[in-house]
Amino acid sequence: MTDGRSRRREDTRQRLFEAAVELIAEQGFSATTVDDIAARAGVAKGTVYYNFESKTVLFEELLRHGIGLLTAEFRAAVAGLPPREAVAALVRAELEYIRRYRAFAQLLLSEMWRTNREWQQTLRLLRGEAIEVIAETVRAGVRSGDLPADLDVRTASSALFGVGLVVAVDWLVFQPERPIEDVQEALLGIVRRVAQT
Amino acid sequence: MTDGRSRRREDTRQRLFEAAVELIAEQGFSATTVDDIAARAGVAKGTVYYNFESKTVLFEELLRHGIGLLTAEFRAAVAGLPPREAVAALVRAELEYIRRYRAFAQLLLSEMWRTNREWQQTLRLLRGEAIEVIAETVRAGVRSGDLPADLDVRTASSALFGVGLVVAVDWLVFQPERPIEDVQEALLGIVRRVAQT
DNA sequence: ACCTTTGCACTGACTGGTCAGTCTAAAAAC
DNA sequence: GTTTTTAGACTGACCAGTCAGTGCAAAGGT
Repeated sequence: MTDGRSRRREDTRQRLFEAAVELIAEQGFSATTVDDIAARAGVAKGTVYYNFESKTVLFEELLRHGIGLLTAEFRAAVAGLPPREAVAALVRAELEYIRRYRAFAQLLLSEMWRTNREWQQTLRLLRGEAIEVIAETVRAGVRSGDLPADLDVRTASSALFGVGLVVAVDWLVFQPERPIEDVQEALLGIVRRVAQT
Repeated sequence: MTDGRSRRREDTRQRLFEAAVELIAEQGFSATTVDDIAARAGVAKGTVYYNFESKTVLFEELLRHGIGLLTAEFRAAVAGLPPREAVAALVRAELEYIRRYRAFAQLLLSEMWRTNREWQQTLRLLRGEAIEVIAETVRAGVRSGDLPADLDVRTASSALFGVGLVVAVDWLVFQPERPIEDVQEALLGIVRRVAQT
């Protein structure tokens, strides 16, 4: 392969990510053991350490992977859209993403506002990247006059991001029987002031 | 009554609560050791076990204590207010509470949506109590016609609760320099559809 | 006044278990 | 023949929970 990694190895890494994300979402990083992750992924413990330097590095790469996907979907969602629709599209993209990667979203919600953890710096950085995509859109909306000029872009963007997370995860955890359309509806209602839909 | 002994013991329990809430907010329940809690509270490890059955029970009593306070403030905030103003008052009370007990709010945000933890059932119950206060208010608003009749009370109430948490904690963690008035403003803007302020 | 007892609150060394990370030799996959 | 994975024993650190013992203040006895 061009990057020197075989497909097989990539598969193993993927399975480890999936096992880790589920367990960490349920129990948290500290309560999840490497033996658990290996067992759920169906590989030997040594394989975890063949593929990742440490438990912490595995988690950091997992964060990078997951937020990278989210950021990419944000970018795709707003491409070429006028500001009004772009904000609504961001909300939809976030919900769609959370529905697909529910465990990752849950994990993110739980670990996002921690302080004093080794990987905290990494997470802070990645969060900044995702929010920057939102901020670009909001900024464009303010510039074009579609959004109120007095809107604080930084606060609005991070609030938008956080609100989507919390409402969607709350839905997945506490009211999974509700159809996603209702949640989308509720969320768009909540952010109407920014979205102006 | 308030004999010297039990007052002393109550002080110790209070100090343990304060130490535990800070450490767990920063690091999470599993990553926080009983030795850490004892050290920060300035007592010996044995004292923790003299006052609480186990680490888990300490945490559960902490949750009960913290959410009990929040629920009480919610009730006090809406007492005698008409529905329109009551919802806004709830948001203000939540923000005020989070500002005062920032560590507890952070802890709540991080542990609220976990599954598969021993104390999960306790937390779910307590969350229900706090949200019920909000739901009563929203329900009254729907009944009186001040809030839209098609509003889903359960979803709206838990969304209201979660949104306040996430926006306020995000503010405390990532933009502590911003004045609280801005955050209150932003939050009221976000929930305007429900609050109708 | 002066011991003596009682029991509460607390102490900190200790125990038994758990877990991240290591290592090896051999097999499987490519 | 090189890379990747296996199985699992092992180590050392760490940690929840225990327990015999200390200090002390109030009660009771003399």
